[in-house]
Amino acid sequence: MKKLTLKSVAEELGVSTATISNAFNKPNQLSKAKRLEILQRCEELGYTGPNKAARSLRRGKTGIVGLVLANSISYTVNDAVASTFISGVSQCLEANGQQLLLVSGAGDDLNNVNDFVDGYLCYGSPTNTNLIDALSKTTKPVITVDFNIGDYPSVNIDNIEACYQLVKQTIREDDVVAVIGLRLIETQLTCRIYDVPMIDPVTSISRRRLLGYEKALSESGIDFNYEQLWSIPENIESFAVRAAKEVLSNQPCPTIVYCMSDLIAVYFIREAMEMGLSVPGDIRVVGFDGTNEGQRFHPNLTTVVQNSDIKGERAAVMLLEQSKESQLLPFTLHFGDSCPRNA
Amino acid sequence: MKKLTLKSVAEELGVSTATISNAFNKPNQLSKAKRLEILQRCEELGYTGPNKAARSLRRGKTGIVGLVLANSISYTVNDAVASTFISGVSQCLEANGQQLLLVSGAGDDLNNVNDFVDGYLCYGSPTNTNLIDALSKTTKPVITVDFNIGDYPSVNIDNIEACYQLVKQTIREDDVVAVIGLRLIETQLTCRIYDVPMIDPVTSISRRRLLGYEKALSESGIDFNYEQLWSIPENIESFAVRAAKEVLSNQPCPTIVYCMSDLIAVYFIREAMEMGLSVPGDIRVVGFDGTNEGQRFHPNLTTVVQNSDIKGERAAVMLLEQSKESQLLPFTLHFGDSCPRNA
DNA sequence: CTGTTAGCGCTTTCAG
DNA sequence: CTGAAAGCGCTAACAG
Repeated sequence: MKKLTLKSVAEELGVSTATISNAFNKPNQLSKAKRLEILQRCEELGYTGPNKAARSLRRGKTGIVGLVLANSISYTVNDAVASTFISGVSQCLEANGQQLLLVSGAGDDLNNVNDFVDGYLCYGSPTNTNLIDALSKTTKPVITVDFNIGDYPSVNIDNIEACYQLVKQTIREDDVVAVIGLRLIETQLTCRIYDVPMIDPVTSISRRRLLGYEKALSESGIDFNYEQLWSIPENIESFAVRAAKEVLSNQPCPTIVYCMSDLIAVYFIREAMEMGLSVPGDIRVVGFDGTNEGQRFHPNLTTVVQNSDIKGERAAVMLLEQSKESQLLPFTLHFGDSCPRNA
Repeated sequence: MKKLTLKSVAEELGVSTATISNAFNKPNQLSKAKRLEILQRCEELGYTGPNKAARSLRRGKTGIVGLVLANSISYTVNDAVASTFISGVSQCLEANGQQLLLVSGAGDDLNNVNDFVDGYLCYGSPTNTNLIDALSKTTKPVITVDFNIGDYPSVNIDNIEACYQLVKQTIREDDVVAVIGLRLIETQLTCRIYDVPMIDPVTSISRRRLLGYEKALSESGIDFNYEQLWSIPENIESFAVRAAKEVLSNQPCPTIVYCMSDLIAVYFIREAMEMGLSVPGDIRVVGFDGTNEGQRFHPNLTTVVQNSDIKGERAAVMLLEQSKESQLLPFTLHFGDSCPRNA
């Protein structure tokens, strides 16, 4: 069987290539009868339409959106919050016939993807900062989420305000506070943060969350210093458990712990319970994200619900509509059994 | 600034286009000195190398792998097992400089992706059966996972054997059994399965699991019939909870429940506990998959650990190596607190 | 409404 | 080792 191309099919049917092209792409450029006949015969031949790769070379559009992640793909898809975000993105893209290409945030550059995508969504600051550079230089449209690059439009929630309110509504006068942060500094270690400089709040969502906690704590007259602050590099079991153990073995033991993710909170509670502590009786635990698992968990988590799916959908819509306006999305606080709300 | 193409850059540097192309693609076609000089000057100009889309048109390779999912992308990325699979796939692809394009299993055809990918991984039978058709017709290589299409090589675990062993090692003589299946029939309902025909075992992983349960139950002299069999259409909370409630309100109440996913098991336990039943005291619960959450959960689950990440990696390797040999991967049984192992 | 032609940006002969 | 030229498969512009 001969290779099926626009040209070969045109020959076969005895019409010009443009006519076939129009039959598929511009219905009103030829008679309905002729068009249907052509489509009919193409189907018989097994020709499913113009080659999309060739078309994209000519048109300059591929119908593919690149989603640049903060971390590797393998890490990201296992993160509940990121998955929910991807979910929202894909819903919008599927509805608009666009394809989704996942791009690792650990890669060196965008060379292998840049010519295949119409634009980028960038979810969180890529661990390989070369990518930030590459994204600032690309001629394709870019929407950032949870952080900013230059003047590209972005989607965010107000992390400072969320954390501020969270503390305000949960803190008690005599609390001993601990905070477990996520990627507050550039390291692969689970540790407290003493003298090293933290990542800039513009880039770091965690840093903004910390600012929110601190503001509320200081307003509430609580003494909080960096002896009570831990940071883990990735939102996974091993790091979370290690941090939990450190926090729980610290003297004086905290009475309330603010975790920068629900997953951290879940592991913290598990560790606390294994030590015979009761939650919220002995120690109250607060999460962040509003994941499904946090609500399935027992006790279910007090947390910030940030609707990552809507975030994803918004970002995708912005990209497709070429919107230039950044968006600040609402969040809600959920008070579960892991930490009651103040009266 | 002029548009940067191979041609324009060649003009600028006063050499032929082939030379630039060779500098990037075929180092030994020109002197090292010249090559370095060219690359150097290209970098100054901001030319990052030949356009990949154009190259792919010429070469017939894009460096993109299409991962066709069983369901929509938005559903799939939120499923722990599928995410782990994707994780394994992406690890292999990242290591080999290949890109990952996610393809919904709910789409009508592959027309919008086929010309952009070098081959397909297909994870589970797509809900839109048109895709099975499209996959059987494509000229690109295809690897299927957890099911089969024609003679394409596939990756599987032995679901029948896994479930057989699981039952053998957990069942007791006087047990009343219930099974909660996942997509045993083509419907959007949570229901028992009476007269309707179930999906073919070749296509349906769940069907094979059921065969394994049944074999062991009958060997153990347990009376099991389809009054004790439920099926839910998707692995999500709403369906799982509904099935759990139905099972728990059934008379006689089962003493052991085999769930075809860990997620179903987790929700089942939650419902059971809310009704004041103890697990495993009043009712034993068995999952399937070996998800992290199942192990974080309290009581942690007795389940089949199927190492989805390795599955993904294997499948990706097979695609890249153009292997024609199907693989059957090992599984392990994990006995947690939700259902003890027989003595 | 239909056909011809140039060219999207590149790689690959093949001749020098 | 270098350069000229063909062509991957398509679409847009324009002529008829």
